[in-house]
Amino acid sequence: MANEDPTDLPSLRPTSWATLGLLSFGEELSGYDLKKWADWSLRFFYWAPSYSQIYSELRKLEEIGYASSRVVNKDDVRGKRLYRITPEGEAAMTRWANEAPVEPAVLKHGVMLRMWLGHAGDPEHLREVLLAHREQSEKMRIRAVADREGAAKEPGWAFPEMVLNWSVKYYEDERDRADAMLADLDKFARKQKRSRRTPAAKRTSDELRSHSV
Amino acid sequence: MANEDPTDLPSLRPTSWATLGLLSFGEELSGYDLKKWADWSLRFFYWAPSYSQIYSELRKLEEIGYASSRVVNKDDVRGKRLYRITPEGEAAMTRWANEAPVEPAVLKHGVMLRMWLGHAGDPEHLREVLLAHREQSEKMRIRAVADREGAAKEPGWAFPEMVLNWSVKYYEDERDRADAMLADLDKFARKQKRSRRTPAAKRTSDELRSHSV
DNA sequence: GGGAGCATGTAACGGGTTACATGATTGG
DNA sequence: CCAATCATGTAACCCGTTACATGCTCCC
Repeated sequence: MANEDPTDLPSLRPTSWATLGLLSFGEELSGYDLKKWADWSLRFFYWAPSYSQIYSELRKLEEIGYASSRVVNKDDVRGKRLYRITPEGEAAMTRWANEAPVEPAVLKHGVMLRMWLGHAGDPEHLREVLLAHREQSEKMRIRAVADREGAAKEPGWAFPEMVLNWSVKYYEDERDRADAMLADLDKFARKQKRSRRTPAAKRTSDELRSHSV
Repeated sequence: MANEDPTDLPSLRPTSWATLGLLSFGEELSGYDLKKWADWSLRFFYWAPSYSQIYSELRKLEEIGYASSRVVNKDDVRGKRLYRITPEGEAAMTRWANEAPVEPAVLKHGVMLRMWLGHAGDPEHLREVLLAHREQSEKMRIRAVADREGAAKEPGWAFPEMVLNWSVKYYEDERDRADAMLADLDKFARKQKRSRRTPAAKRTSDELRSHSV
C-alpha cells in the first residue's frame, strides 16, 4: 500500500510507532516517564517494551528526525534527557495511522499452548492453570474498567477511551472463554473416568500412541 | 544433558516448549515439517516461529537431550535431518505443562494501537482499518471452525479440539469487538461533525462521557 | 546515617526475522 | 525442457530482555 514514492515512510516496527505515539500526545518526556506511561496505558492491548528498548527506540527516533531531545541538569551531577516529538514525527505518525497495512495481531498464549499439549499433563493440574488464567483475566478487566472511568473524565481522550472500552470487553471475553473451557475440560475428565472403568479404554490409549496424521 | 538435578527444569521459553510440543505427538519430523505443522496448528493462539528459529530450537533441544536426530540420505547428495522427542523430553514436557507458572499472554495488537492514536489519523481511514481487521478475524474464525471439524474426527485429539473450540470463540469475539468499536467510532464521528457545525456546543465533553459500554 | 527504593541509564546476550543459497520436483 | 515452487537449510542482522551501574531521595 505505501511503498513507492521517495516521500515514503521509514518502515518502523509497531513498537517504534508505539513509542512515538506516546510522545504524540505532546508532552516532553524522559525514557523513564515513557516506560511508566506505557505500562499504565498500553499494557491492555500492546506488550510494553522494557526500559532499555525504549531508550534505544528514542535514540533511533531522534536519529531519523521524528523526535528531538535536550538534557536538563538538575543540580549539575546527573542530567536527564527529555524527548519531544517533531513536526516530521507528527506527520509520519498520521501517515502510519492512516495508511499502514492492517497486520494480524501477535498473540502468544502460553496457557492455550499448555492446554493444546494437554495429553502431556494431567487434567487436575490443567484445571488449576485455567483457573489461575481466569482470575488474571478478571483482574485485568477490573483494571480496564477503572482506567476507562479515568479516561472518560479527560477531555480529548475519546480514542484512548474507545480502546479501553474494547479492552474491558477483551478481558471479559477472555474470562468467559476460560469458563467455557473449564466446562469442556470437566466433560472430558468425566468421559475419561468412564472409559477407564470400561474395556474400551484399551482401544483409546492404543490409538493415542499411534498418532495417525 | 545440561542439568544434574532432575527436579530442576532448564528454563526454556514457551517457543521452545511449543517446538518440543510439536514433537511430543510422537512423529519423527524435519524442521520443514515442523514449520508446516506449526503454521497449520498453532497459528490460532501462538505466533508461529520462522524456519530458522525452528532449526535453532531443534539444535538446542538436541543439545540438552530432549530430542534426538538422525540424517536420512535420499539418493546421497542432500541429507535431511529428522528429529524425535526423547523420554527425557517427554518427562520435561509433562513437568512444564503441569507446573510452570501461569504467565499472561503476550499480545501486540497493532490495530488497537492505531485506534489508541486515533487523534493522529482521520476517522474515515480508521474505519477502513477496523473493517479490514473485522474481515481478517472472520476469516480466521471460519478456518478455526473447519479445523475443529477435522480434529473432532481424529482419535486422541481431545485437547487440540478443545483449543480449537476456544479459538473459534476467540475470533468470533474479536470480530464482535470490531463491530462494537465501529459503532463507537461512528458515534464519535457524528458528534465531531455536529460540534464542527455548531462550535458553541459545549456539550461535547458531556457526550464524550456518555459513551456506551 | 544507613538501607530501600526511585530515577536514569549502558552492556551483554539471546530471541527471532529477513535474506540468501542450493538441489529436487513438478506442471505446462 | 524450462520455470516455478518445494524442501532444506545457513548467515547476518535487528529486536528485545536481563543484568548491571550509579547517584539521589526518603524515611526510620
